[in-house]
Amino acid sequence: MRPSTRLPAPLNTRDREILRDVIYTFISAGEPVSSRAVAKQERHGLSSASIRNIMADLEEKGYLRQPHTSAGRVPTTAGYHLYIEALMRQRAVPVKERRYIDSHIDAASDADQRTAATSQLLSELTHQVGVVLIPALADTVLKTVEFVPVSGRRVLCVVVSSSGFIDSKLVEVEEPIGREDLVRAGNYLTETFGGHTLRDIRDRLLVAMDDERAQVDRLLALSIALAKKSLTDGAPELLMDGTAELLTQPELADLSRVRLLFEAFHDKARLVRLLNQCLAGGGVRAWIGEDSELTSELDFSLVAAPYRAGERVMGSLGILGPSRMEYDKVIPLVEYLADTLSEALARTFET
Amino acid sequence: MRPSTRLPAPLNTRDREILRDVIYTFISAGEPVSSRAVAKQERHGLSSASIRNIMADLEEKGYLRQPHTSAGRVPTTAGYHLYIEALMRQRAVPVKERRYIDSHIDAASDADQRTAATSQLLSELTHQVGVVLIPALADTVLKTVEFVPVSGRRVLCVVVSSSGFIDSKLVEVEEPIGREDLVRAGNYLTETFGGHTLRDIRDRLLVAMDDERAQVDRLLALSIALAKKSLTDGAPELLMDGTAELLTQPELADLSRVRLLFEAFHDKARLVRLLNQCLAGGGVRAWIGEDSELTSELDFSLVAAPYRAGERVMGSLGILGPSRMEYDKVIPLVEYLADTLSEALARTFET
DNA sequence: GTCTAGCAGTCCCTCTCCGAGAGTGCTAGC
DNA sequence: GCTAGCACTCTCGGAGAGGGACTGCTAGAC
Repeated sequence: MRPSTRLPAPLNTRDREILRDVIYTFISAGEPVSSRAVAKQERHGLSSASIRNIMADLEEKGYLRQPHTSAGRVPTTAGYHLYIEALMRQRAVPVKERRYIDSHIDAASDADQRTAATSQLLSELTHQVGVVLIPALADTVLKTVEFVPVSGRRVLCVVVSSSGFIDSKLVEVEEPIGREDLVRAGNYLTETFGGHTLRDIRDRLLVAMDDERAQVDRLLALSIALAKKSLTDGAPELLMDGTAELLTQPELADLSRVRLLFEAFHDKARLVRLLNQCLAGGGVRAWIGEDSELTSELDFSLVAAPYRAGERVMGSLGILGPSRMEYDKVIPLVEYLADTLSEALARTFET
Repeated sequence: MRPSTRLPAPLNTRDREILRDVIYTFISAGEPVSSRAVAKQERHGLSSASIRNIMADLEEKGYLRQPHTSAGRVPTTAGYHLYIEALMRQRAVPVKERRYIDSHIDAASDADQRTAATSQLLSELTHQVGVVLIPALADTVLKTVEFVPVSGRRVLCVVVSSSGFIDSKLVEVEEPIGREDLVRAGNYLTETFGGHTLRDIRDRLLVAMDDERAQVDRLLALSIALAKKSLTDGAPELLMDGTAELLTQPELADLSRVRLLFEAFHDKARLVRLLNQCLAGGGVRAWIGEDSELTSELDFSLVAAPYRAGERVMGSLGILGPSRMEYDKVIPLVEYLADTLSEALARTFET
């Protein structure tokens, strides 16, 4: 979780408590934390002068820094990571929020609606940007494929993945095909290739085309031709909600930062790359400040986790906001949403 | 095109030319136009003092105003309307842009892709926000409806409208239905109701349910039940592209305006209402500044036009940006895109 | 040794002031 | 009817001063 190569300097209990207080206070208040502010909490029974000494040590060790000489302290990336890993107390998602989440995700009937709801929930509950990475259709497992004649040479191809993603596409064929042939072609493809990813299927199709039978069996040839046209893979899709929410954050007080932010969003490729990195790891992961190109420019953080459909990892989801975010709430929330979405996707075709 | 009730004061040719120059210069440069700037163009052979007199007249008549005493002049809403109606010279969409537009819209195979492309093109070519209002499914004309069994009690319902909009929805039925019954139900509905809007169909279904035959004919009852579940109407959809583009506009120099802007976008209902007003009228229409609630807060303008599929008006499309926009380019562009999209939608099922 | 009171020093932020610049309206004269 | 010239107004940006918030350091208390 902590890409920094520097070894963290050891801290005694008191130092850790002070560090936790400083970071917690900074996250709540949004302003550099002064020694006096920490002393006033009276939890440690120390004067501001003593706190000052400790804070100077913590700065030396790389966990805090000063925006300018006569200012309070602010966490560094290393500070945040230590806070997340060892100092903060996670706050479980409240029952009320959980119910809200469950009801919204259950109300959706297919995977597209579910992922859309997830992205909205992420943004709504954190007041930050919610992101959900949806796998390219090519990486989903085929459940059904169906061809429907629409008019003359137009055929509608409907692909349903086993996790509930539905994609339809109008294709144009060389000559009109009868409804029954289309149904048979759909059945053939569903039976032959159901349970495989579209990527696999594409590879197998190449083999099937060379098959001797394909030269003689009209239906087989037709099926292959249709599949070739319709099972092309798209790019992975990125849902993003709540970009407007961010404007209420005080860290975006000046316009040049807002511009930077929107440029960062425009370049979705970078965000997709980060979210892809997330697929490999197990649980929630946080990129803070300098950890990544995307987050460093703006002093932002990305907290993300992978979600599954059954055993298969599908994509990842998370939130993007200022580094100063309530990690103690946000991390459990991202975790909960990843679990809830995973379960919903696994359940899609139960009935 | 001009909702103002005030009678426009009559202007002689020279006044109109000066007004046109002032507005044109303001649109290009973005700063209040001084008498000296107009005089320097030497088109009128007048000194800045004379121009000053004329500009003072134009202000009195309500076409120009001064941001403050010692500043140049800026157009009023009335000024812009006069400019659009009578003063500016429209600049036809360049052949290169037209080719670009045609190729992008032709590349899309269904109506959703076409409207999405249109919205992107609007934003890309004007560097402002492109909007496309897509009719509620209920207002589209049914071409085909098809039911596909997916698993157990889940049935996928695919509706294709005659203009090429495709909507699919997973519905859960009480007990598993055989594939053949589903196909027959789809055929029955397509044959009975094809050519009608979904809104009509819903009304007719109510009648059909009371039909005596429905009590005996199993297939008929099944069709009606399926249709009831799947032909529910959604809300009209609003596509919006290029909100980030706007941040590059100098009129959004201060953050409070940016916030207002994003709040305005958030409240899509208002925008939908304006775009709906556009459906009735024939061609391009412009709302400027105080013309509407939406545009007045921010000193923005909306330039929009309806688009059709065949004879039927489908929705509207346009661009949203600062009142200071290049109407001479933008209006022909919106017109061209409305025509191009209309033609494409009419052509969808030609083959 | 550890902690703290007190103090000097640093830096930021805000307010005010002032001058430069741009543009206007008005007047007198061509 | 047009224009040169002038006084006036308003904005904008920079300089400078004062106040406030912290810190680091030192010397002394426990």
